[in-house]
Amino acid sequence: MSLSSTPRVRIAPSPTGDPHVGTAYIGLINFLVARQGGGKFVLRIEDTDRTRFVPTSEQMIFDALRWIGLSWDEGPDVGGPFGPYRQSERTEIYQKHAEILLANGAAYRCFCTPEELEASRKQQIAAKMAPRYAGICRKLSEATIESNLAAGKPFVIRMRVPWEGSTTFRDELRGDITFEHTNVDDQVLMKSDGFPTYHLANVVDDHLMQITDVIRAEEWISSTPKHVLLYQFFGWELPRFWHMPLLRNADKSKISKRKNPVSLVYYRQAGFLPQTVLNFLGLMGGGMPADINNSTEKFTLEEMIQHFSIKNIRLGGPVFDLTKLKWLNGEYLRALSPDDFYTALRSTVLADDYLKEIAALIQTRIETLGQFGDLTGFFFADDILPAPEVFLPKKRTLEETLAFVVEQLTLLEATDWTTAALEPALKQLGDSHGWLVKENFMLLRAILTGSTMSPPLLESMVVFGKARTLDRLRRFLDAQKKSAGQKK
RNA sequence: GGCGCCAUGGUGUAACUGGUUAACACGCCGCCCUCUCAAGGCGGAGAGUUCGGGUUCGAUCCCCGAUGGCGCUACCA
Repeated sequence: MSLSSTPRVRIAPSPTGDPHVGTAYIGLINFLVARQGGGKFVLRIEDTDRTRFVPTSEQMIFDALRWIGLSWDEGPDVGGPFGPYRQSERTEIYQKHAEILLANGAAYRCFCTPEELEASRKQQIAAKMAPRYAGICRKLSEATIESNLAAGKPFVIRMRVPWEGSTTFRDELRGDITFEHTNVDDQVLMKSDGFPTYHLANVVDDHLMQITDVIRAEEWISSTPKHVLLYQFFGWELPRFWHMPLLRNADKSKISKRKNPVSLVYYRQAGFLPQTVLNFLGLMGGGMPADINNSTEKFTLEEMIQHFSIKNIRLGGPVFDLTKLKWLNGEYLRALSPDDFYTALRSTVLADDYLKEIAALIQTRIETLGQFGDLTGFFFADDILPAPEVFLPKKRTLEETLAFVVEQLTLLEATDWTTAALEPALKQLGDSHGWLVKENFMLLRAILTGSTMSPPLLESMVVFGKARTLDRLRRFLDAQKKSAGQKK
């Protein structure tokens, strides 16, 4: 493999939930680099964490990336010469490579239990030391290892980071970055369940898949020395590293679902056009030349391929500003022909499937068809903000109510979006907090629909969708926070 | 706490790899258009480039330090 050859780049999302805007952002940059260099864009699914695995997630990721217009040359669903592209199907490969490391002493088996590790970590923190693996299993005798193995003791495989020295690597956007080895932990490479961690899988796959440029988010900088060390252990050539700035919430923290809609499903369902999202992402961090960026700020994927330059990326973390996103979307919407605009409506917020599901909810509650809008308005609205008279239960204070909404939100985020899952979860939450089912459900109803009368709550939530429902709750809380701030 | 990264109006970006009254867009304010609201047009407020040193004839741009923000610090990615 030669790094001067045409680029092979990849994105490697984890199927742990909804497709993330951050994935789309990094995907876009990788896509552009691949297209510009006449190279290949690879999609690899990093499903090595079975505790966070969400079965429906992978398909949602495919759909979302295709929706915004990014397509990949190689991936689990389209195949390619370096498959499989799903890490869970490559476990023997990682196993084999872990053994190579074991054999040449670059890695070792660690029999420490999670409890022991936790205790050691606490101790180190108390002693104001940087928490890192204490190294107990670093030099177990061959005999001890054999007997532990024979006894069937579970173990992980850790990389042996040299005690001394440092590792320097080049970040193509920042220059050389150095980490002292005293600050690099003996990272776990293989978990006790036989799956690799990101660090091992990522390095092995990037090498085997002949990735030339690793373009990923900035949060990976601190673990890059581990990756570089692994490449050296294997005697492999390093790819180039490009660390992109992290998308931010309005308060500049790393973008998160708690503070911002982060699911591409949300953006689709809320009625953003794919070209808007793509264009907006292209604005993040710059990269487009001044004459284009400065004059219109509006450009297509094709124009990005034409003019974008990854070397011009700004390193400050850009705030993902919904206000500007909406403006941009408005621009695209207005530019549509009346026919296309109508088609856009009919394929999203007025889609047949959606209308059908809604119709089913109100048929028993309707007297004339003309009342349809009265009964279902909240399904088609974006800004629903009930007044306290509507959402506040009679015997509750504003404070305890809002605190309970936070609990509801946290619960809902973690609950499967079916009535069968939602009902017991919500009821249990209410029970444990001393909230009557009536109060509990009415509160949610008010926030979701803006009214105390509505089609059945749970069914409505399911039809409205998880992403949009959660967004409505978050916006409600934000609005309440703001109005509380104004009163002070 | 330790380590690392970053730093231009409220937000996103621009300013030929040192020379500009620091530009554009979003947002905000006002005016025009108009049956309303948008859209559209016109205009305005808002940063002397986080701060302090240095290099230079000259720093947004180069160097050092401080401060601040962010990230990482898992058998998560």
